[in-house]
Amino acid sequence: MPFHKETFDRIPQEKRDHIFTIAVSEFAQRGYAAASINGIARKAGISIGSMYSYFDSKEDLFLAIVDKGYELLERVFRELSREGSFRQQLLELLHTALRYARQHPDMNNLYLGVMTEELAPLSMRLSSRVEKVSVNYYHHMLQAAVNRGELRADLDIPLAAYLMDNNVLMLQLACSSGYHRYRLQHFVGERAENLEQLANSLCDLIMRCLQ
Amino acid sequence: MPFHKETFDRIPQEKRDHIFTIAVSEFAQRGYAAASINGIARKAGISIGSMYSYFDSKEDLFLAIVDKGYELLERVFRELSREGSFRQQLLELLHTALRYARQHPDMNNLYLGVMTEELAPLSMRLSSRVEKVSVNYYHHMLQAAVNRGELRADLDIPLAAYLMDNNVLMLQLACSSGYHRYRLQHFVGERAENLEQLANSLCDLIMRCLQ
Amino acid sequence: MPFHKETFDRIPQEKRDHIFTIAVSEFAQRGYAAASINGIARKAGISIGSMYSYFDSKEDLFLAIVDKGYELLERVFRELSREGSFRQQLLELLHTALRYARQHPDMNNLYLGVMTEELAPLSMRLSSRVEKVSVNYYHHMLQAAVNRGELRADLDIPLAAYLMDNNVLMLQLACSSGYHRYRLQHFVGERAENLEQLANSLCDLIMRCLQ
Amino acid sequence: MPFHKETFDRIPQEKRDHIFTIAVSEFAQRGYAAASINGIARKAGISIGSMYSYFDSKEDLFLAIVDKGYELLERVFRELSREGSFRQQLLELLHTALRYARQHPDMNNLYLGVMTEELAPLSMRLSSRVEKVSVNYYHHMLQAAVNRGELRADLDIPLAAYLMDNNVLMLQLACSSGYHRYRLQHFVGERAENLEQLANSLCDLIMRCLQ
DNA sequence: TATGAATGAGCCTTCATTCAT
DNA sequence: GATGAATGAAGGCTCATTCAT
Repeated sequence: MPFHKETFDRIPQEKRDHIFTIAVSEFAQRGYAAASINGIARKAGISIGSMYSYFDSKEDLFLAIVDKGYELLERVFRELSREGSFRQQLLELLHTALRYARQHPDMNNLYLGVMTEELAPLSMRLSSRVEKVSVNYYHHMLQAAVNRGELRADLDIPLAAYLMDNNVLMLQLACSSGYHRYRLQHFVGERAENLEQLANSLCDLIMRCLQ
Repeated sequence: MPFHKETFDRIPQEKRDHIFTIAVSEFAQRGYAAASINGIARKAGISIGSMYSYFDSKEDLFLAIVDKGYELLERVFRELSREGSFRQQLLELLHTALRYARQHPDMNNLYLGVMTEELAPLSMRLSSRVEKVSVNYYHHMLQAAVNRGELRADLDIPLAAYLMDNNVLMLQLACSSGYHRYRLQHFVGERAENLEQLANSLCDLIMRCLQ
Repeated sequence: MPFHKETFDRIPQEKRDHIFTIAVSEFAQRGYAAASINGIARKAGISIGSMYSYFDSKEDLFLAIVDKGYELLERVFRELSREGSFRQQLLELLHTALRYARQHPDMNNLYLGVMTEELAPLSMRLSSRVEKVSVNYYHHMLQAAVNRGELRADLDIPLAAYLMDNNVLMLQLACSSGYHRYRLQHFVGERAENLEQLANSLCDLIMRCLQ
Repeated sequence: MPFHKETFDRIPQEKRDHIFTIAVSEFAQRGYAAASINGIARKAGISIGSMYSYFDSKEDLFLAIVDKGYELLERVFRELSREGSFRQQLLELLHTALRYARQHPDMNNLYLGVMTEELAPLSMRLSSRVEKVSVNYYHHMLQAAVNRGELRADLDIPLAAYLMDNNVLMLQLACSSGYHRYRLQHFVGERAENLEQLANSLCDLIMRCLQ
């Protein structure tokens, strides 16, 4: 079930983290195909042989780190507050997304690769943990707000969730990805330099759809 | 200025299109790094040498097809109606995006690769033609609607344009990309099977932000 | 017998010379293997097809230009004065060699390639015209000087000729070849900057062996 | 500083020598451009991958073997006797050169390539170790002989060294290189078959310049 | 368990040569 | 005769993976 071998569980946490950090950076910056296991091993200061004693293949190493990223993302979602007004929750979500992207830019960019058709065969080996968690989060958050009368009763909740996530995702990517930052600039000019402020405005705009 | 060599201009249109089709398909499905010029040449039924007499390098071939895709997208944008109510225009935009994605699924998926950090160095060689055209299109469309009183006067036009494009883009990608279709399904379930209908609902939702 | 095809005889002298000049330059600077016929054709402003209508192969083109160089060298030898003292003749030889090397540096460097084992199979297709002419020249010059009593009677003429040619050749190469210039500098320092003066000194030194 | 990778240091001396021998032979016989790493690896009985784990590139492999040749040549120079009459020393030099050329004909021919303009860019990465050693050797040998009164006091030592080396070099090359043997034959006929004897005569001739 | 040398398929690219127009 | 598109063998080099130590 896990993508790493048992040997990997037996090495110090610190070493595990180091390997992951290097691997995330390589995969995120070079892409799956162009990243090299040998290069990751070298940069991580371990031998190729060890690498293959931790992971069966390049594919597994990749899936292991994506999975680890999913775990992290899940935790982030779970730690989001379930209280306060809907607007407050949405604001928290947006700012948390930005904070996550700033703290883990490589991990964030890794998803750009996962979204690619190239990695579709790999993605199929991943559980849809994050999607389930996030969709759930959105649905509950919206439903609760409707119930509280904060949002209109006839709101198309699934679609609203989708719209919200689309915009959160794009803002988050603008933090770490050259292309998405560039795209955002084309739309909002120098306002792209202050993503937190932009998040506030985006919150206002999104709220309108929902009320 | 163009990414192909003059020789490429001199071969029959049909052959050019054939090569492009094959190349788009390979790059879209395998990604830039994993796609191989030799494979493209073989599948296109031409020799490697010919390939290199049309394009200086793998990089140029890639840029040539992305550029061609941009050209197509630009034309699509330019052919969009500038008349009718804002809602009608937004609906047309969404349905046109879906039609484009259905007609050119590989080309559409190619952009997933372009958005990647891996290809940032390549993207820099591309002009931002599409971004400029699309941003312009959105801004004018929104401003005109505000002027006509269809949208509220205090609308944050740049951000609204960004939000609109985000959602159009994601819907469009759900058409062609395995991952994005899958993601959409998580949000809206079986409604993902009728994207046209979903586009209508999305239009309604988006309209609300703006009015 | 000639290394070019009849077609080559039928084009204007000027064009022939142009092709030769470009080819000599390419072969001299890149070496036989690394020089490319396509590149030569392009730089010469003629089509590859024409190139192959003038010469059967890369090998023949190379041999044709080397042969042309031999012809030139032969003419140079034949134009050398047969009169004056031996010292005068040797001086003239040295200075003529320098003049030739300065006027045709690429052609001069071409011989560095011909001397190589790599081109031994090609060299075998060349007549030993130059060797014959030059050896003859040296022998006669020396014999005549011995007969005139300018050089000692027991001189080992063949070996003296060899010694003379060795040194003329090396000085000549120091004119055009980076390596040989550099080697000369190691021996004589900044005197390498005035090869004509050096030739005079070399003449004095050589004379001593012979008298 | 060295042109090989550390991995190369760790394999058995025997294997290292074998690889060098094959590589020297290929480069000497085909020339730098035409020699192929794949071919060398195949003939040496090792994989291409191994070759590239020993040397970073074709260029480095070439430089490594040339450098090794320089090292050998340096040792040869250093082992030459500093005693005996000048004539004896010159004789020893000539015969040592012949012995070296007979023992390492491919290595000897390698220098024909190094002298070429084609390899000028590569040569620049080589130190001028040999040149320095040999020039030093000649200068000291000559100066000492002048001091001892064996050679005339007004001898142009640098130029004399150059003249000596020119002739030693050409004789040495006549041992291993087809072209230079052939050239020598043109000058001295069948005497070219006994290079040792010719060396003796050449010694006599050279001595004359210097006394 | 850790190491890293070894392997070889496969990639991008070049270029001598051919041949239809 | 001139052109230049087409060909494909071959070369330099990379890298996922294996395995002996």
